[in-house]
Amino acid sequence: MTQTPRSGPYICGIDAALDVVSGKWKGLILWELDEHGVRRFAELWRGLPGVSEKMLTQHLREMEADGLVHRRVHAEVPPRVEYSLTAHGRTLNAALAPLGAWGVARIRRERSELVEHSDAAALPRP
Amino acid sequence: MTQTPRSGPYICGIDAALDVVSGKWKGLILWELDEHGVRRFAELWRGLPGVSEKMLTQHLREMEADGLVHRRVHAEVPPRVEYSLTAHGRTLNAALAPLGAWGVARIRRERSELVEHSDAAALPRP
DNA sequence: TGGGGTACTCACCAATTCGTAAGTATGAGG
DNA sequence: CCTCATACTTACGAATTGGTGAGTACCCCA
Repeated sequence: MTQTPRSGPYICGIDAALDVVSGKWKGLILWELDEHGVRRFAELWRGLPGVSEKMLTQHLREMEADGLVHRRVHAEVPPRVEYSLTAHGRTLNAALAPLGAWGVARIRRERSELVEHSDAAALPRP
Repeated sequence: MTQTPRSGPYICGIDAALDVVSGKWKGLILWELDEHGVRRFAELWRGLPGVSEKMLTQHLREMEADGLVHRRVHAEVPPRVEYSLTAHGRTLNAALAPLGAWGVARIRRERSELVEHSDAAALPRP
C-alpha cells in the first residue's frame, strides 16, 4: 500500500496526536479554518503563503481521512469546494491552544535573547 | 550551514511549538523524562523500543539546543551522562498534556469504531 | 473560436529524515 | 594483552516528505 497507514498502535496519546498534526502546513490549516469557519480551496491557499497546491490538497485529504475537516462540494461550474472543521477538529484545536500559547511565549523568549545579544554588540550606550 | 536552522520566523505559536516536538521520538523522550525525572542515555534507550542510538543522540542534542533538556556529563569511566528536563521543557510538557488527552480519546474512538465494524459483521443485533 | 476561472491530478525531482552497521576513547577486570 | 562497558560518531543508503510545472474538465463570456 502507498496509502499513509497512520503509523499503527501508539505508545501514548502525544504520539497519536502528533501523528495527525505533523505535516508542514497542518497546524496552519487548522488555524485558518478555526479563524474563518468555512473557506474555499483558493481562499485557504491565499491564506497560507508558500504552500503548493499539491501539498494543500494532500494535507486536506489526510485531515479529512482523519476526521478533522469536512469537505463540501457544490455541483457548480466553476467548481466550488468548501472546507470547515468537524467537531473532532475543533476539539483538536482546543487541545492545541495551550501548545500555541507555549509557542508564542517561546518566540518572545527567543526574541528577547536576540535583543540582549544586539545590546551587547551594537548598543554600547542608550 | 548544515545546522538545523529552526525554520525561521513563525506564523503562529502552534508552528513554533510543533517545530520543537516534531521528530519521530521527541514526544516519547519528553514523556520518559517527565516520568522518571533523570535518566541516563542507556536507560532512555531501553525505554524507547525501536529507536536507534543515532536518532536518540540526535534528538537529545536538538532538544538540548532548544533548551528543553539538560545534559549532565560525569567525568568517569565508563562514561555517565544524565538527561533531565529543564524548566522550559517541563512547561512544554504541561502544554502538551491536553493534546495527549486528545490523543488518548482519539485512540479510544478508533478502537470503538473497529469494534462497531466487527459488530456489524458478527453481531447483527443486541 | 478563444480565453478565463476553479479545483484539482500527475510525473518528476530535491531535500530532509530515519535506519544500519561499524568505529572511537577510556580505564577496570581477568 | 584482551575484553567489556558506556556514550557516542560516522558513512552510507533507503524511505519519506515537499516543491515545480504541466495538464484536465467544465461552462461562461466576448
